[in-house]
Amino acid sequence: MLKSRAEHAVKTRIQTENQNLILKAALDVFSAYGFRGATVDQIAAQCGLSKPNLLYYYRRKEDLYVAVLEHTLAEWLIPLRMLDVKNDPVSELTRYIEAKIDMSFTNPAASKLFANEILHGAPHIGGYLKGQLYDLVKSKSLIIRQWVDQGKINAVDPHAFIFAIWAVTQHYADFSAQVEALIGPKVPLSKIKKDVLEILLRGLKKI
Amino acid sequence: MLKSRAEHAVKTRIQTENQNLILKAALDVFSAYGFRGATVDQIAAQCGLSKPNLLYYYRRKEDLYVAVLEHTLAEWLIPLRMLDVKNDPVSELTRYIEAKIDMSFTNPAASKLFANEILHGAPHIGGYLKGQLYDLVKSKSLIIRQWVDQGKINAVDPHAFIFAIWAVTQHYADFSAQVEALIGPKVPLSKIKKDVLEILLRGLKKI
DNA sequence: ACTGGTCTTGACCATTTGATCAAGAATGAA
DNA sequence: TTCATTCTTGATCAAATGGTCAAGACCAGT
Repeated sequence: MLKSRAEHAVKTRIQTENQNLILKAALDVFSAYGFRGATVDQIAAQCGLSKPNLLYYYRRKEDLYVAVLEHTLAEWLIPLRMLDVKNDPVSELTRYIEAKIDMSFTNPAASKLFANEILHGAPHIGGYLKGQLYDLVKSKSLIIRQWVDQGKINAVDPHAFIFAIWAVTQHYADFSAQVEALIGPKVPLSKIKKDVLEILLRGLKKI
Repeated sequence: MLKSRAEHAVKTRIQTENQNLILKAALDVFSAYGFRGATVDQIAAQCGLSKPNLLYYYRRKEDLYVAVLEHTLAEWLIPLRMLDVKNDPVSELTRYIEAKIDMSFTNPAASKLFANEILHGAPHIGGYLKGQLYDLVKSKSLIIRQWVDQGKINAVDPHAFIFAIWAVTQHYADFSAQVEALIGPKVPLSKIKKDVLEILLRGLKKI
């Protein structure tokens, strides 16, 4: 079964359709209940497939989980990758922070999925953290350091600042239950962007 | 069984001892694996009791979970409660932020327990969020607003700022796996405090 | 229409796990 | 010591759940 993929690396129409269905449903369910809390039945039901049928595409629950993680990881880092040392620091960081806030509101499930995974010690993406992500963050830290050295922004520890950006922006996705309990669900995105940008960037701008 | 508690509200020596054992073990296990991921066997093993014996003190897994949550909630908010409008804003906020960072490093399990609970929609403490916590945050927001109105700090949205403090400080506990993968485990607490304080407070200080 | 491969599923299995219970051991007040 | 209460546990249960399998349905190229 699925031989063709190994042999000619060809996906049938049905494979593509169903795998997309499954990945989407799995993201929802895994992000809402965590790896252990999610059940294969639940995911199968959510995308209208039978459990054995789902397990025909992903033989083990863990395979599906890893597939969802990897499928979501790439796009999650696009905005950080775009951070460019040649441009103006404040507008670059503004763009990055706004992009992160947008992502938290458009795809909170992705944020929650990672949050859950890392919260539990990143058992499935530990290698990715120490590899790909480490390199990316290292290079982007260098950019921030250069901006500081060039006197374009006030001194700041690059890693601490990146963590702060992640923490604050993803807070609105990961802890939406708390945020909504405290300020209600109808605070406009534009206001949140403005407030977060002020808090994170005002201290960096040169007088 | 446990009649005396209902009748004269008296705990025996053994009850106090074992309940403390259980709560401590349960905090560790629940925070590491989440409610669903933790097993009663695991908690029982961790505190050296048999499973039926543990269930003698907390009849259902969920009872134990709620007990752990409530037991940890109170102390978690003490530093915020102490925020006092009569003192200097910067030193008050410095004290609060430092206290939160200290807590994240002394008791990361507590932070992770809440993070996990809220991440999954706060099914067990939703009422607490909309009640106790809502009132507390409302009153403390007012304090920050007063400081702004009195011209003691630059303008900031109080709720957004409180969220930022929570997000950044708890990030070091909740996402320690990621933090350690990116900056290593041996960054001194004092440096982290200094960096976080700069990022969060520099923008608030009047020139 | 034929046919080889792909897709689907009902039935089923083994394990995990939350919870129960009866019976016995330990405790501590009188 | 006595004895009612409290504490402990081995054995066991029922439900949930990840995963298997054989048999059949469906699909697409010829």
